[in-house]
Amino acid sequence: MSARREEILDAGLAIADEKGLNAVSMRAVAERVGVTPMALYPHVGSKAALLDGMVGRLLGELAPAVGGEGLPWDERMRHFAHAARGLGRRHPWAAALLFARPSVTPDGVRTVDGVYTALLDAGVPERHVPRLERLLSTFVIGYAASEAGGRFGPGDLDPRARRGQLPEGTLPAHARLARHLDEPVDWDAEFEADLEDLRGLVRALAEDGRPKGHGEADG
Amino acid sequence: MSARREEILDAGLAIADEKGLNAVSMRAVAERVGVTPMALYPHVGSKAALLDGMVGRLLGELAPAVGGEGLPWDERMRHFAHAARGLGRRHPWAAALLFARPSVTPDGVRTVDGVYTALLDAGVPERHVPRLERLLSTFVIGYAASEAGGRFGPGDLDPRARRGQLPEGTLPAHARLARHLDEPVDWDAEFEADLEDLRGLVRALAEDGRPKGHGEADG
DNA sequence: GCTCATGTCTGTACACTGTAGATCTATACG
DNA sequence: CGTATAGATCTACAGTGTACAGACATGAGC
Repeated sequence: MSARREEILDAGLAIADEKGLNAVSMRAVAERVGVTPMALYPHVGSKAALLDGMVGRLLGELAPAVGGEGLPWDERMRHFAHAARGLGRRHPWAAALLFARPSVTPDGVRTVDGVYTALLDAGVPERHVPRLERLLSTFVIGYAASEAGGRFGPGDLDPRARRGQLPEGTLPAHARLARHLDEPVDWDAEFEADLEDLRGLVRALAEDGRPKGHGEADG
Repeated sequence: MSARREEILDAGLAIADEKGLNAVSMRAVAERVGVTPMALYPHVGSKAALLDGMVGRLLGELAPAVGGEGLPWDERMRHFAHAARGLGRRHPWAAALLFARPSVTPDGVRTVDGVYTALLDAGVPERHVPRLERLLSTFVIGYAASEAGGRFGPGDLDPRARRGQLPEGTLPAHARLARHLDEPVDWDAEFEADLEDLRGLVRALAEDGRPKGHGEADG
């Protein structure tokens, strides 16, 4: 609506990208817009609403990714997943916020509709579709949040030292997997492999829907 | 180590459970311990470190859940998942924090070791085990975070109103699924169904490892 | 006994935070 | 002209994390 509001959201996004989410204060945003802090309130309501608005903007970027009418369902799903992860990488502060509110904005529901469509095209029974969409986006957002937040990061200890904290023999599986655990992880490849596994999960659910033989999709 | 430190973590946990994570300020914790805020610093280092310590405590609760030597691998996995979700319900503030740091504490690695063991017992090839553990816990933590944070909550609009925001026909999949979308969701059942699907995912990966026929596990 | 180091705690202070409330200003409409 | 309205402002409050300097008790070595 108001141009001022858009300007404020822009400023908030810019600050978050440059200096992190903690640097997004009403004062900092106001200064960037060239205005006093209290002048923001008629436009965004509160700080929480400002953050919501910023997330809404990002979801807008995501919506086009699930389009692509011509592509098969699994390609569309992949595009969506990669778009979401890329978004988390470009805006590391955003991933955490996505868990905090339902994606209720127009852009959010549009994106969800794209995922629903992909799953329906895959042949997933209708009653499983909303659940499966939540499963998939929970994982994708979680992956992005883990990368952005540091859960997938190295931590303060390398893997060997981590195991050393506990007495010998308490971590049998770690010992058996040591070879794989000491290798650095290729997170792009891991994400791709995860998506492949999830594709299998979707396929299995689709098969369940048509008990015998191959039915064709729509009419 | 120090008893004071434990006392401080207890106070932080108590405040977080009673009044939310935002109520956990150095001043509030200090008051509860009966001390001035600055007295906390020699024990916990900083506020961030205090929160880390609190999360570490919770992971301790989680470790026993993946034990149970006699149970089959999928039962152990279910126990772990339910324990994690339960933890997120009892301490809604914690879920968000879990994405922020690698689970590097002794309790954390012990829990992970339990999951590794379950996956190995399932017959998952060794090189897939660490990745699969991350996939599963990303989903489980994400589910807990979504419940706790409000992503799965109703939001400000009911489903029908949400669809009404956009012009007719822009949400074809929503229209087709309207019947299922308007029903309230049973989150316990949803979680259970998700776990069942993920069990299938693990099984598929295990089958991949033994190309033909059934090999028996190990000796 | 003494001194000295160490670890814990206190009080004060600084630079921030979100936002309530009252007030000013510029524009638009009659 | 007067007046309504929306936007911006200034001031103020109660809260935040924590840097810094100093106080106190404890125990070790002489």
